Amino acid sequence: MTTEAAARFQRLYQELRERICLLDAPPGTRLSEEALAAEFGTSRTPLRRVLARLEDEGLVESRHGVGTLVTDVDPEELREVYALRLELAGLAGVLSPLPVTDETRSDLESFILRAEDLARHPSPRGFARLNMEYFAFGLSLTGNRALREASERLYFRTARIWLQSIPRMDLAAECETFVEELHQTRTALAAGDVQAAALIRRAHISMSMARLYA
Amino acid sequence: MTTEAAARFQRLYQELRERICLLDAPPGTRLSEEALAAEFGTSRTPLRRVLARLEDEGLVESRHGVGTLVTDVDPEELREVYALRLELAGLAGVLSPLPVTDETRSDLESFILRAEDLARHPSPRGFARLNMEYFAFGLSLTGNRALREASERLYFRTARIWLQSIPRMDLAAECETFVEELHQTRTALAAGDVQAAALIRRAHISMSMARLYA
DNA sequence: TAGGATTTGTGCGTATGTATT
DNA sequence: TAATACATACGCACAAATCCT
Repeated sequence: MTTEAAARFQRLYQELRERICLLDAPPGTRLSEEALAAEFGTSRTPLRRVLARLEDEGLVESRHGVGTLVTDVDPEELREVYALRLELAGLAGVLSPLPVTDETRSDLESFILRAEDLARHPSPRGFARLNMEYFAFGLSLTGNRALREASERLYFRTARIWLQSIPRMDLAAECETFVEELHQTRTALAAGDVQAAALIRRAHISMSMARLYA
Repeated sequence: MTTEAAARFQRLYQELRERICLLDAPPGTRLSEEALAAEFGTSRTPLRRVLARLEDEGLVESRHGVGTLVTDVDPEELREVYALRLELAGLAGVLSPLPVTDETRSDLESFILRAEDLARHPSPRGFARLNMEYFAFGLSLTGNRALREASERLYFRTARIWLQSIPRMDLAAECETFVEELHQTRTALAAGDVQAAALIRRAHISMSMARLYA
């Protein structure tokens, strides 16, 4: 693909992925090629390429004569993905941690401000979005691209589970826990210790998984 | 996708992936949509979907007006992929090892026979193909699908490097080492110890990487 | 059971970009 | 520099599959 087509592809891909993960398009939703093509002002062809990628990643399933449906997350799949994400999170501090810069710490500070604000006014969607952005921030601490790609793939594969489960959980407590994770991470990064930051992340993924199953 | 289209997709995808990894289509080769469509008896449309997936996986790069070219493996990328593969290999014995069955051991025995035969009559292509099949066998020992998919993706991403490097290496020694790995693995699986098998695999990936850089 | 409405899959002509002469 | 050849990207029309009446 060349720059122009690639740029549009990325736009549409990230847009649809976000809709799926933020439950704007919950499992079972039909993503109509024609409707989306009209919405984005293209023909079906470029859009089909985006849907094909989402299908390769397990986020949608296209059925001839039926439609392209957002998939549900199988409980066993969720277990497996989380188990692997846990390990990859730990590896982020080991394989090729990047040096912590002032910009890194500055980015984290703004995450902390936003998280504290969120804790004062909790909202499921606000949490989900902030968490997604913070996930991207976490990836930026690792220099190993293969690890980043694999982690990202796994994250988006099951990210929507959290928003699906939050009604059965304690939203305020989740926000508080998130703020605590950020504070702990600040301490780690202040010391330039990416490995510690990775272990903190790993611990919180583990605990988050446990709460999800409660 | 539905069964029929999906089956053809898998056929074409695996065929092209194998051509790339066995250097039937070495880096820089142009994979012409029209030529391949004619060869496989389809139109360009289904074929383009296959090429799109190969592009997503980093095996080819499509450039508007130029063609779809088999990518080269960047040395830094190789390092990163190998580093991650090493860790994932170890995880295979930890996350969800499957019970070792008689069939498992029987499969391994036939790999041993083929490897010993290969050691008597070494051939780069024969080694590469056997290694590819044995890789798939290794995946079958793990129940975690996410781990299997991630490992497979990484393996094929850089698999062609070995055939590109073998002229500068000692083919006979590589075959001998491979036979030894299989023998060690037989001992581990005889005891039903998948974790030991995974560690053996990990060790040999590590050593293989070291020889590759020599 | 049959038929029509709707959806994704396929094939092909055209637009657009690139390299070469 | 311009023109030509040829590649992928795109859009549309039609085929095939599914669902509902």
